[in-house]
Amino acid sequence: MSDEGSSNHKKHVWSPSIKDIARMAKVSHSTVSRALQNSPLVKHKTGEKIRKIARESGYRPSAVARGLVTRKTRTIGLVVTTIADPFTSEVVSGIYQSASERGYSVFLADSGADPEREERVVQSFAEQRVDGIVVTSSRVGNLYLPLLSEMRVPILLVNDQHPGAFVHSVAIKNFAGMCLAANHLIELGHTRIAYIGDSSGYKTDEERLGGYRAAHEAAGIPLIEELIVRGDGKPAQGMLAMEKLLPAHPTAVCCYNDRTALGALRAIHSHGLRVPEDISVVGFDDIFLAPYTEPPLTTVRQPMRKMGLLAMESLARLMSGEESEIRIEIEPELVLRESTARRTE
Amino acid sequence: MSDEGSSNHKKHVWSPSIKDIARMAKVSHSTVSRALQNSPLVKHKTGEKIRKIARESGYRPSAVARGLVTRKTRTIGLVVTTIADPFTSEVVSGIYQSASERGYSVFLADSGADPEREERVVQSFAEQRVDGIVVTSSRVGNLYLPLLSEMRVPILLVNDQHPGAFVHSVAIKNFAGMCLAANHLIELGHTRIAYIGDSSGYKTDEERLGGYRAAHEAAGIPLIEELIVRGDGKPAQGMLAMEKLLPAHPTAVCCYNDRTALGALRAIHSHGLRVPEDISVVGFDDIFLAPYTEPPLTTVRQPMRKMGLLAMESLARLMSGEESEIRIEIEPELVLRESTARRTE
DNA sequence: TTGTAGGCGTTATCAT
DNA sequence: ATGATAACGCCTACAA
Repeated sequence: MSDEGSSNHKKHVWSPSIKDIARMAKVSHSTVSRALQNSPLVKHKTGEKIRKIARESGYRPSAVARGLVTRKTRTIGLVVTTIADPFTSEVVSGIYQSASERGYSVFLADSGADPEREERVVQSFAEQRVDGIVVTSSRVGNLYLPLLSEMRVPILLVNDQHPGAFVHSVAIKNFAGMCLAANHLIELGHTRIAYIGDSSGYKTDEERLGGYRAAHEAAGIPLIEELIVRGDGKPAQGMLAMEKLLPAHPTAVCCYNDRTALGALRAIHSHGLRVPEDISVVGFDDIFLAPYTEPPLTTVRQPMRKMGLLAMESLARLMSGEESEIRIEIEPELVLRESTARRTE
Repeated sequence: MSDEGSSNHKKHVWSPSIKDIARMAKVSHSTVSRALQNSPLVKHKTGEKIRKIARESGYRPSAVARGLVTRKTRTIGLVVTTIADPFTSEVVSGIYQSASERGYSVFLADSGADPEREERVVQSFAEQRVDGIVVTSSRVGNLYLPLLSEMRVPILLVNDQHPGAFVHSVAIKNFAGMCLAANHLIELGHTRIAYIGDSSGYKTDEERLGGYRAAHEAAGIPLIEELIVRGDGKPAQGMLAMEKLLPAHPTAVCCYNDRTALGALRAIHSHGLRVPEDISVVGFDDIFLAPYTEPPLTTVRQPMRKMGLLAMESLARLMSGEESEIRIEIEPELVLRESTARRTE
């Protein structure tokens, strides 16, 4: 067969290289390279011809070869504690969209909140030579952040859970957000307001609890310690927590997030109580299901998608050499629906 | 400064290469390469010494350089129509876990069901030289699958929505699943059972509707066309669809998925009707919130995580050269909760 | 057991 | 406007 002469003899997976195209177009590979980048240095006609051949031969530039020489992979690493969480996936969606618009590919890594897996994630990102990293809801910040920083690429944290925040970040104002929630309840006349936190939420939980406390203090309402409990941010624990709370007769409850609220709602209903008539419930996040709970959930909204967009935009700035520290704080917003009401009895 | 001699003079982001280590260890770079791969060809002591130096100098092998020479990137591309969907993100979680265990990195791409973006996704995966691709819930299969196949890497489809399925796949048995749901309702004495489909679900919707129809036929229950409507798989449309359905007085409803059911529940409740006393509801998927709806949702379970695991396992087989066609069909399972009841009136 | 040499597919810097 | 030539960091014969 005379189909030969290619510089690439591999049996199956074959894609033409710049050199193959050069041969077909009877020019040097440098000219091909230039033509493919639409360099003004190549004669228009030659350029057209080369691009035509490239197109017809199904040429695809190799990002890996390019990355090797340019030392920029146009790739980012994205670490999440778990992708199977509506909050996270919404943020990821925003990040991806922005990354894609800027020509970045994104490596996804789901740490499952497991330190050992997180270790591997870092390894792999380092080896892939990503240009930047976004970490959402990191719980173990200081565990691997030193490793990350050793890579010398910009790192941006979204809603970091670790105290002593690390360089660049985009984060919701947790304190203000929970203040909003608690104040709303207080204005409705509630004085026995419970709080269901997230024991794995570290700083985030602390800040939200802080907002809850501050709202009470500002209103001169005494804190009742037995009304402060913790779950793990998931519905099952939210339900359990609410069940433990019931004997203490709260008339309202602030939840760490909507998923916790979901569990709380279930517990309340299964005990034959009504929301909001017997107990008011407020969540945090405003994930997609919030308007569809029974009753629709009043909650503190985080603009998740926008936070993702912002995160990627900031990371892009950092990757293009910007030196200044980025620390964006997002304003939360209380979304009133039907799970809260004036205290009756 | 005499800190020089490195083969890498770049100002900022620097990480030692195999050659730098070779110099420090006073051996050739090939020996270093071998030592780092724990080749038995290198003397134990030399190997130890080299690895120690590598460790201490913070050496990280470059996946991009390695990929260039080996022509294997140990990378897969993962295309989803939208990551912000509990079904998808659960599948993705499974895929990631399995990929990570096998030493693969994963590129995530969210097409947003937009053909133009999907086009870009393919481009980028091709350029990144991924070793394999997983596509979940593709709606526009034939639009870009030819492009994909041109890349000559294995492609695996999870729950493909496109008729005329494409090579390798892992998919739930939609027909059987919806049969399960409809039969359950029929056994409970219902005869006016509605179906809320997904107009963007193509084959999937067709198959599920087929199951619904078959169950009716098998039971000799006439189909009532006005009870068959469509949403788009999201709660808002599910709610609208249910509202349209109400005047036709169904006593039960099969939903395309749980998110649709969520909307349906809302519509039913907001019209002062009760579930399951007035209307029984069954969903599909069994996403995390299904046990926490009001009342807890009876639904057809897809083992999402397992499907992801299976998908990646299959892809791995294909990537390691297996030729046989993979076509895995997953058995659905009806999960009984509290949203269905015997027909009363 | 180790070293030498070549090449993977690009970009980039020289010449011409 | 184009062509040589040399990296980029790694792997892998082939030699020694």
